[in-house]
Amino acid sequence: MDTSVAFSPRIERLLDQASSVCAERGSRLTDIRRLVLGLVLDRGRPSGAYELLDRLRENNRGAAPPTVYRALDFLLEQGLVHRIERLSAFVACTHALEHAHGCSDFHAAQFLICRHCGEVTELENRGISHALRAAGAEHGFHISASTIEAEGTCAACRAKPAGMDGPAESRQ
Amino acid sequence: MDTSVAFSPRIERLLDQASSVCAERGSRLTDIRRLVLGLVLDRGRPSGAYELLDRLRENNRGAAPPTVYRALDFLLEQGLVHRIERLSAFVACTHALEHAHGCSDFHAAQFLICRHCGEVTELENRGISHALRAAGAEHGFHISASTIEAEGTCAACRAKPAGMDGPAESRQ
DNA sequence: ACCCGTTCTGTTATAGAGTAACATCAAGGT
DNA sequence: ACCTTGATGTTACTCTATAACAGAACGGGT
Repeated sequence: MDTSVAFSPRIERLLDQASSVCAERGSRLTDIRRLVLGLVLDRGRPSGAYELLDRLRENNRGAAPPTVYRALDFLLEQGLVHRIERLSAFVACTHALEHAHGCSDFHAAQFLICRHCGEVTELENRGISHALRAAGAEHGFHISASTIEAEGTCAACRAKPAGMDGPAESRQ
Repeated sequence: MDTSVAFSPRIERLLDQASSVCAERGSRLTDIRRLVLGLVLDRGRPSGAYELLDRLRENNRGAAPPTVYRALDFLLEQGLVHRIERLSAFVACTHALEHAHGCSDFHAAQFLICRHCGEVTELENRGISHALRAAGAEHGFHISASTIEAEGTCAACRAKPAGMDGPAESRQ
């Protein structure tokens, strides 16, 4: 496998941080995992697994679906990426590397998905998570993971309504 | 197509109600759509599209993937079923037929998915929906649809922790 | 250095989810 | 009769995801 892939300095820095975070936890950010995380960060938008696979193959000819899915599973466990259910796609966690501690604890995020430009914004609103947790508890339900996603129009796309000029994969 | 399929009296009653609701709205609950809704109700748990297709074929030999997906799309539009994103599966809406009006307006529901027995409980907590809407608005984001799902352990399965006796498709 | 268990990766094959595109059919309206 | 609209039939595909097993690489203990 070609290990010499270079992302932008900013991303390389994030990858180094991610690597440290993993090491502290006793897990390893191997070359493949690092590369996949780099690709997700580099894209900056939701990435489909097979889209990542295609780009992965540029550096790792033998890559197959399990290669990507294993890497993604690891990154999800480490809280370094999130899966957007409504898109069957993956985004880098905005908060995992800001907070030194990572996202290993109960990290309940919310996602705002813009239909027009495809951008995804990650929120960390404790109120929403707690409200859901409380609503579950009322029914005797114990929540261990949750998915909270909203689809609509972001501020930028509302400002230029007919523009259709943003990079939109999923325009309808 | 064999139209003589009979579900339980309770389900047939629900189907008749659904049929009326559709008629009032100027849409039609055709035989196929009625059958698919019946199968979803009959199952009582999240149903995969191809699982529905298999059962659909027992009565409708020519059924193909588009047959089911078209029926499901219609039922989703009418608010008669919901899609559970975390499971890529469909459940009947608990509230659509209770309230005579159906779910055509902004119907923001939350789902509690039990990992052990596979049961899905539908909530209608306005507080959670509003909190999400408000959080979006703070970022200038206008929400038009949302997904709120929680995975964990239901009250019944917490009572019998080691039992493993419930019908669990997705036991891990 | 060696062995050994664990973890990671390679590889093949397949299951499951969803849609595109076009043909056909049925029901109502004029 | 004709035409429009909505619903279904049919074929073929793309995308998403996992099972199962083989092999390689790593890390710890002796």
